[in-house]
Amino acid sequence: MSLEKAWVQDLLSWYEKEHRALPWRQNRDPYRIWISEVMLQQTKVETVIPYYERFMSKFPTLDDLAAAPEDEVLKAWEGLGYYSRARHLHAAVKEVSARYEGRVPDAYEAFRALPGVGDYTAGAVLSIGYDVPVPAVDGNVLRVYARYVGMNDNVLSPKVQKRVREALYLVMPEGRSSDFNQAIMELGALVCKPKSPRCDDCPLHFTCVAARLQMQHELPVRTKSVSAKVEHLAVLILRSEDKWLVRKRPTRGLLANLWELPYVVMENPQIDGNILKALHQFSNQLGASTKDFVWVGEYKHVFSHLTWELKVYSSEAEPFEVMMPYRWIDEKDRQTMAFGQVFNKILSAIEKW
DNA sequence: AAGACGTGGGA
DNA sequence: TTCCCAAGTCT
Repeated sequence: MSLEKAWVQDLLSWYEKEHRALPWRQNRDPYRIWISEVMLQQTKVETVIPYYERFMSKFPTLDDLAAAPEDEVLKAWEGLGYYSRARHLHAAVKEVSARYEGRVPDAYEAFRALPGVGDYTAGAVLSIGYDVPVPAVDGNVLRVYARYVGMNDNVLSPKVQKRVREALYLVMPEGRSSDFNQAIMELGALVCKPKSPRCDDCPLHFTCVAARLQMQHELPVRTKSVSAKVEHLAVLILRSEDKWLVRKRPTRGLLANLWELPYVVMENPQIDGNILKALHQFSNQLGASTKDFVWVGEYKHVFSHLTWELKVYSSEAEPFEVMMPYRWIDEKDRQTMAFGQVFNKILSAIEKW
């Protein structure tokens, strides 16, 4: 025990003294822990308590719950929200009742595989119920961790969450994973709060990077990824002899000055008759002759990641005169293309046509 | 990976 | 009052 880091001892001592007496902390029955953890997903402790009390007196053991009809389980859940939690829990409990003789499995893989059991719930139930040495990383833990070590990575990122799990696994005190996990969560709930952290009352105050740097209000970083902007583009693919029609992009901004296939941005995600007509007219203005091939492609533009699909083609264009900044290119000019990879794919697809 | 899933509490 | 949003799992 003396081998543990001092801050782990401070944390554990704080938890022993300050933790709340909650209904699911009366004993370590893994079934009771499990129910509490599922109810606590996205739900505040004060909201959960009355539901938990009622639920446990209605379904005192795992086999009681497994034997109940789903309607009754949902009825007991009524008002708690996220009802798939209840349905998954019921299904999982029935599986445990049937396959594991009503005993909650203590093997991580087995328990994690049950419906409704994700990384957090698996860690929480197994560590709290059985002292299995596995971290339980919820929003509280991410916040405490990010502040304590001064981590400014986005904690919403699954990759970052994985790193946190791994880091915590390495510092878990032997045989104390239950108290350790609960202590961090309790600290997050009572002291290291999102809005007004009580740093003066924190057992980790003197070794906390955020406190030292007065960064507790800036951490954790939780940047929602801007929902990817999607553009649907109708692309004109015009070939005359061995040459392809391209145009020059604007001199500023994304892929400035590069050459690209001419396109129009569509209102709707699909090429319709109007777009076809416009593109056809466009190719006429560009003077495509009847022996030229005109394809219409569809780009889907997500951020700067481009996917495409070849939709239709026609070869009914009329003669024309090419105007700048349009230009016909052949094979050797391709290095100037924007979205060159996509262009190459289009060409090879058309060759195979 | 991004949105759906419920409700309650805070801005 | 209305709007915004939390931070687990599934799809």
